[in-house]
Amino acid sequence: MITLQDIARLAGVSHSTVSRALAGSPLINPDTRQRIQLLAHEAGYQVNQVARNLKVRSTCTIGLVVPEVLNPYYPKVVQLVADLAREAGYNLQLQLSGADQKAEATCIASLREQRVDGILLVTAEHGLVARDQVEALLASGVPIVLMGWVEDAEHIDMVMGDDSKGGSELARHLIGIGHSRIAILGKTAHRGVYDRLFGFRAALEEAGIVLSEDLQIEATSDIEVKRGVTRLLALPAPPTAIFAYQDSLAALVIKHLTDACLAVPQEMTVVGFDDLDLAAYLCPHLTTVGGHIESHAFRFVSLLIERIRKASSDTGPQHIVITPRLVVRGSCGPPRKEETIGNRRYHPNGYTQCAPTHTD
Amino acid sequence: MITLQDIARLAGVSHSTVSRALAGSPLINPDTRQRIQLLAHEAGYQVNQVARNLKVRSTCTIGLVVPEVLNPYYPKVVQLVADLAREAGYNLQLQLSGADQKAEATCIASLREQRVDGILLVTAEHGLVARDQVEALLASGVPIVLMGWVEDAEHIDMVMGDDSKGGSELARHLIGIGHSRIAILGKTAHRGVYDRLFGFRAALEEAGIVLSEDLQIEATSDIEVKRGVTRLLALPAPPTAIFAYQDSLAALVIKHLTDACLAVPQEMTVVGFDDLDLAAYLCPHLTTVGGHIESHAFRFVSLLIERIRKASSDTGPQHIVITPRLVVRGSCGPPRKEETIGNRRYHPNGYTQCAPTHTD
DNA sequence: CTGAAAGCGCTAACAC
DNA sequence: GTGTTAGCGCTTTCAG
Repeated sequence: MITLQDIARLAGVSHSTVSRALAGSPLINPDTRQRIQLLAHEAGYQVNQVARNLKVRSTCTIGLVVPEVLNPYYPKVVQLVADLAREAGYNLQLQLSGADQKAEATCIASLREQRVDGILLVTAEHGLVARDQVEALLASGVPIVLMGWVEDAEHIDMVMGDDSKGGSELARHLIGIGHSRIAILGKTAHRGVYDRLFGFRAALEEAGIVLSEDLQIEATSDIEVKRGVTRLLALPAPPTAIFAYQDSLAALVIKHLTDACLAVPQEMTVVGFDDLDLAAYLCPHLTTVGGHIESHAFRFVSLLIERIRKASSDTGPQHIVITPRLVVRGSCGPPRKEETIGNRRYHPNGYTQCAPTHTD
Repeated sequence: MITLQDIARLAGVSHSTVSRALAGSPLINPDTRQRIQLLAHEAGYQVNQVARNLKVRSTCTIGLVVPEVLNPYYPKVVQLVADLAREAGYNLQLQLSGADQKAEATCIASLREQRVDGILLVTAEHGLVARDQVEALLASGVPIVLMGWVEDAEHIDMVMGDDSKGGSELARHLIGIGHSRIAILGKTAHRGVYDRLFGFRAALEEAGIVLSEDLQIEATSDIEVKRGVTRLLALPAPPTAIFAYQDSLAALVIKHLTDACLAVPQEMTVVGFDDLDLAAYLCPHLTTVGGHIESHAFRFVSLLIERIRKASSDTGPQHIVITPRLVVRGSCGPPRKEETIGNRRYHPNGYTQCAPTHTD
């Protein structure tokens, strides 16, 4: 690996001159600079960033921690963050903390050892798992910003959606088109999900609708969703609508409803939350709440970079709240009238038997 | 930021003793070690990896370059690679080269400056865009392995699927269930796509089926797919099956067919390629060719790490080929008999008008 | 404008 | 066992 010294020898100057030339320093003879740059290029010289980083005490890289990248929500933020970071001249160190978040602390510790300039943490859990690590980070002056609302973290920068508001809008929409027996499905532990559910319930209550135990399904995996849907359909009074806390779950709900030969939205309304690209692929297209991931990501990295640039002038912790909007698509309609679901035959794999038929 | 020196002072020993203690060196008094480790922990000491890296001339980091992370194929490889890398004790530097791949060279150069121990490159294009960079990398002894088949790169390690074989299996399956007017849709420039198409065509030819110009649609974006599907349906003799080169495109095809009130697979068979998780979500579930992404990723990082560990003993360039398998699901069926598509009314947003109806 | 020198924080001979 | 010393490759005063 060729070093500054090497090309200094080639050029017959000192290594500090080369350093200046390559850094485009103004206090250097333009001719020398030109000559050195050419020489360095020809020799295939590449700065050793690790040496440089050690000297300048900055790595120009930001660490991004996301739980995983299989749930389509996260890739979207990874992509946006990566693009923004690159644009701002930062490299990206990606850490996947794992679904159970046990590894969150390790991720942060590792990022810290690498001396990243700042950390973006998307936590999957409602609470901050690696609290100690984050506090230590803060104490040592490394900027960190959280994505999604986190409990007891008022002193930490974060950007989040007003999920509560989104949830209540969604509920009002369903109520508006006539639903009153509405099931909810998902798992509260997940990111921001607590709030959306809170808003949803609040709106129901406001309308005098009770959410019985029967209608609350806890599910995250494909198989759990399947069981949940089956159980809902088997109820004496099945719901006319299902609210899945996340689009990815809504997709599964629709899949299992279709497999069970139920038409969405004619026989069952399904709504989600997040407005993933996925929501527009589904058939029918999913009614959901748009999280404005773009805005989130933008504020997310802007805030971090701002913190990095002027680590001194602290304006106090920022809590940026982004208002989501309701996106009405084909997956919701008025409740069906007849109460026949409970009596119908259930075809686990019956989608081929009851796919759309056209007799025009 | 607290350094080795700091805790050396605290412990009243030299900094090298501290280094040894923390590294768990055998040639140190167990008591001292214990004492120092405790002290370091209490002081919240974290090694400065950038200093360490400079000294040991290795970063324990691998660079992963993927075009983007929105197409669900890539997140899957990112996740697998990240997990494997972590397991092997490597950090991950993620670089998104962008769809147009113009940035591929920049990504590699950046990774090289960072002195990553090795690079995993998933190229989106059929050819190697950043050829010069890769050659330079190779010349300077930094291991790199390519994912997906790349032209004129016999001297570079790579792992790829036998897409040609997958393509022909797919074609034979379609032929076997009676199709002969088959359309293809996608864009050849994309990763590995050339081969799958090659195999597909070869199998058609073998069966004496001609693929007319009409039936070949070039499309990547949603809108292009829509136009393509519309054009196919408007043909005097529309196809009875559509092969989309990638599952993500197949998803769009199904969406637009459904929007156009066509039942899959009753009125149109659709098949894809990749076997993304997505394929199982779609309704109907997509027949596709499984790329064994898991195996790919495993060999991908194993090979790289092997190269990193013993950079000397080169066994010559490795080309690992993984055989895909056909996954038959609900999206394909026998060709419909009547030739009515051309005459039917086309409802651009008509999915609600013709969603499944059940009159049992 | 350019060179000499110091040192970022760490590891690894080499002494003792 | 432990301390001393010499760098890893770079930036950046400080002199000239």
